[in-house]
Amino acid sequence: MTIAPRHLSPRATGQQVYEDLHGRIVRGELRPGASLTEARIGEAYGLSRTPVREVFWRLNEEGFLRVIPQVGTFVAPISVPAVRDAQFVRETLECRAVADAAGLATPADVLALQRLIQDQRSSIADGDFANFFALDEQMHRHLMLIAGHPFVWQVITSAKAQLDRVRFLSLEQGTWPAMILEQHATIVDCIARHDAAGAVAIMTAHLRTAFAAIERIAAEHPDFFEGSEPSGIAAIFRKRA
Amino acid sequence: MTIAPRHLSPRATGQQVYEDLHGRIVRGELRPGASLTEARIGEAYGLSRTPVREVFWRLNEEGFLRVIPQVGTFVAPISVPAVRDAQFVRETLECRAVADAAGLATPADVLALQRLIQDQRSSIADGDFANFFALDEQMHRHLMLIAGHPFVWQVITSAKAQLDRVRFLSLEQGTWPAMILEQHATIVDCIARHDAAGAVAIMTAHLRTAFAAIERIAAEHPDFFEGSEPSGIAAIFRKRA
DNA sequence: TCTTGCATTCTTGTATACCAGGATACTAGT
DNA sequence: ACTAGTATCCTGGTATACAAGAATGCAAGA
Repeated sequence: MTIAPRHLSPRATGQQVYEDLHGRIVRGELRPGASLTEARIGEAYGLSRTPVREVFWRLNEEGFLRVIPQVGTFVAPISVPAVRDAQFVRETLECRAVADAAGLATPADVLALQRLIQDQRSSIADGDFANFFALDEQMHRHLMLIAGHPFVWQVITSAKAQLDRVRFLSLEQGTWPAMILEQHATIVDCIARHDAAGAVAIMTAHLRTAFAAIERIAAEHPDFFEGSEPSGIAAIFRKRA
Repeated sequence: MTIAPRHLSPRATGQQVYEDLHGRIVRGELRPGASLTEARIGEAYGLSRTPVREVFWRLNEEGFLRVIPQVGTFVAPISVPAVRDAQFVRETLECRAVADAAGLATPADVLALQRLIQDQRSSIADGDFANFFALDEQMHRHLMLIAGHPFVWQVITSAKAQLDRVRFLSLEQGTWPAMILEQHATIVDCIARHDAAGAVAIMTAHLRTAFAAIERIAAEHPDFFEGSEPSGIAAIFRKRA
């Protein structure tokens, strides 16, 4: 692999490793139970163990890895209760925020939101889904900004990570963008006419679209979820008993 | 200083350093702008830089430290907007949770809560405030459990850390416990008769007691807060410009 | 006296060497 | 054939050595 010409800036290299591993876990390329060792990953990226170690530790705290001292580091399974609670966090915070935003939004804010909607429409028309998802994120963050709580976004981000892992398993992203755009536009309309209740209703539905199918997804991909996996770290814990 | 006989369990030593530094920052013993170096702290605790480094990184991510590469590590000032948003997070999540709990609580749950209230009353009577605050935390966590969202508590915990830092500056903890206990009891009463709206109202007031005085506290302790500190890391950034 | 340049020193970032403990595979004994 | 014991390997945990950059102090010149 070997990235990092280095010299860019300290800790930038580790950041890149983090983003790469994080993405591979969320996208399911690294399956739960997969074993990662500091030495191997470090070798793959042309780094020593030290910076890789910090990345592992960060992913461990976020619930993506399980570091077992003297044994190994493994990709963590998805915990359904944890995902459920992440949904609770995101839905609760974003819904109250959008209600506040509906009350606080200035004409300039509404204009900015409408511009974001336009950009999203263009992205879909161009088939540039990566950009669309970036704009999606940007819009939700902007709503939090209008509500006057910019720092809350990082809480949402950590919750979202768990949800994205499930969302990716549903694979149905092909047809979703249009619906998401529709919901975004409706939310902005509600905000424009200061309809807090309407905005909350749409936001709730919006945030639940990806979450709704979790039971079905868990049934279809049992090896990704916690509880009686056939292989992976479950085997380790089983042998411990 | 020198703790850690080691051999207890891996990473336990670092955990102790974390808790100690965290406590000293929250309690204000380490003032914003104070300089910490990995080597000095490591020496003080009888550890090498490696485990201390991970502690620094963690405190940095939580907003308690500012690590500036090749320069040093400093205790971060309190950011009023960050505290405000932490309050938003805690209040929003706990209020919805307590409403859910009011609907979901079984007689056994109510009994457990009432027992917690009794324990809190005993602690105050004994003057054991440390135990009281532990029971306070336990009660809030238990409410989240009744609401069916155990994992949300760790989100609250990180938000609470920022709030505790402000709360400590208010110093008025001597007369508070009685009031807090009163509020706790009222919340449990609301839950017992499934009065969600009432529980939310009391919980909101309860959570805002510590937060209410933030403006005054910021005015009384300007050196603890972000924005035009007379000394500390502000001086560094000033020189950069 | 003030400014400018340099060298020293201190910081974190990174790499590497060593330690302790658990998992595994092999071997000896039954 | 199977079980128990043991030796080895592999893991993360820790300590330490080295590198790169920034701040500071001093000295030399104007």
